Amino acid sequence: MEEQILDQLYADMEVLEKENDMLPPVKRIKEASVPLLQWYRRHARTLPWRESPTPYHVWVSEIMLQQTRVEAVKAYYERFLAELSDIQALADVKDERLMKLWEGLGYYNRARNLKRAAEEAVLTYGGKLPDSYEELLKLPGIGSYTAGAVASIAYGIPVPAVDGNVLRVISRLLASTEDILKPSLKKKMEELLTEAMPKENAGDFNQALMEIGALVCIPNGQPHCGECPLRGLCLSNRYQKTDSIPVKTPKKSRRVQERTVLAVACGSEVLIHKRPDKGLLAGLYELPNTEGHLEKGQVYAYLGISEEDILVMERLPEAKHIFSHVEWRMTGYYIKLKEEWGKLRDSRDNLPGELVDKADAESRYALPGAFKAYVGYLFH
DNA sequence: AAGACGGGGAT
DNA sequence: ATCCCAGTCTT
Repeated sequence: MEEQILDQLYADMEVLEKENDMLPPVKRIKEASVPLLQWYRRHARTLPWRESPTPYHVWVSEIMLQQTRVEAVKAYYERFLAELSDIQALADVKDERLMKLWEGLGYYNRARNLKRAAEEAVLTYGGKLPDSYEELLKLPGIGSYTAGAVASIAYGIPVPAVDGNVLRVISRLLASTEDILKPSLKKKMEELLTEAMPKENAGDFNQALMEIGALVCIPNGQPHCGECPLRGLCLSNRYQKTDSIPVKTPKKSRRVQERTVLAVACGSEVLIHKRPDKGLLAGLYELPNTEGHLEKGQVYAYLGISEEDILVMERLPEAKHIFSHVEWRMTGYYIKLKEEWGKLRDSRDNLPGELVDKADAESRYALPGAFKAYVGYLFH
């Protein structure tokens, strides 16, 4: 008798599991949205940009959050908003000040595009951000993710915001083995979510997916499936595939470049150089540097000086800086020029950069971290 | 489709 | 040392 009951129970469970397995993706996401939103209401972090989610606030935060961790963004966001509290202020900010506010955050084109978009908002949209996904998408620096995030969070428009978190969470939920680095997969995901997402709570739904990706369905270590509200619906959890999903093709290794960095002082001044406004670290300042590991003689030639112009010259230790796509292996020289030499206009003009007051160099100009190992010799 | 574009924290 | 982050733009 008892055995029969158990058999029936197992049979029922099997049917239920099979039904669960057969659930089409759209329905699976729709079912997941209920416990997901419930979970989000309890676990949403308190974040500065959530206090008053105006379009401007959401926009600035989303740009800063591109490829950047929440913890890193917080302080930058507060300082940025304190100084540039509305779109007009952003449109009016001096480029140099803008870069200083962004210094250390990386991907500096984000800041330039932010200002460009603000100028366009002032010019074309009456000083406000446009209120449709399509119009947002036209602004510089706003791609499908950011347009979706601003549209849904600030305006309540039911469009998805697919970032790395969402790609990972949904891929696991559906046990999809497609490569999430492929643009085509992201597009499919956006179409799927457009159909499956709740039309009423779009902003919360999008944020909930990202939040659960950041806190539970995490990228590197083991996901915390035990505390996941979606574990009953998650096919990767059921088939123990969270180790292999999401699938990502390995990326190419970065190239290595040798460079020589020069810490040049002359009296109370130091030598800095403005980088071109395209390419790596565009528009930021740097210590003069050039490709290759230079000997002393090559350094004189590079600086356009001769040996008798120099008061002190010493070799500095090697240093390394890693960007995402290139690695700099640097060597350096500290050079103190004779003060009287620095007073000659001709000699100053031939330098690869400009001599500026030491105190100014630190407070006014954005000097990226790549030169950290060598700026110390100049300023301290 | 592939590469450029930063910096830092976790493993 | 490697991964990867609330991605976008250019080639």
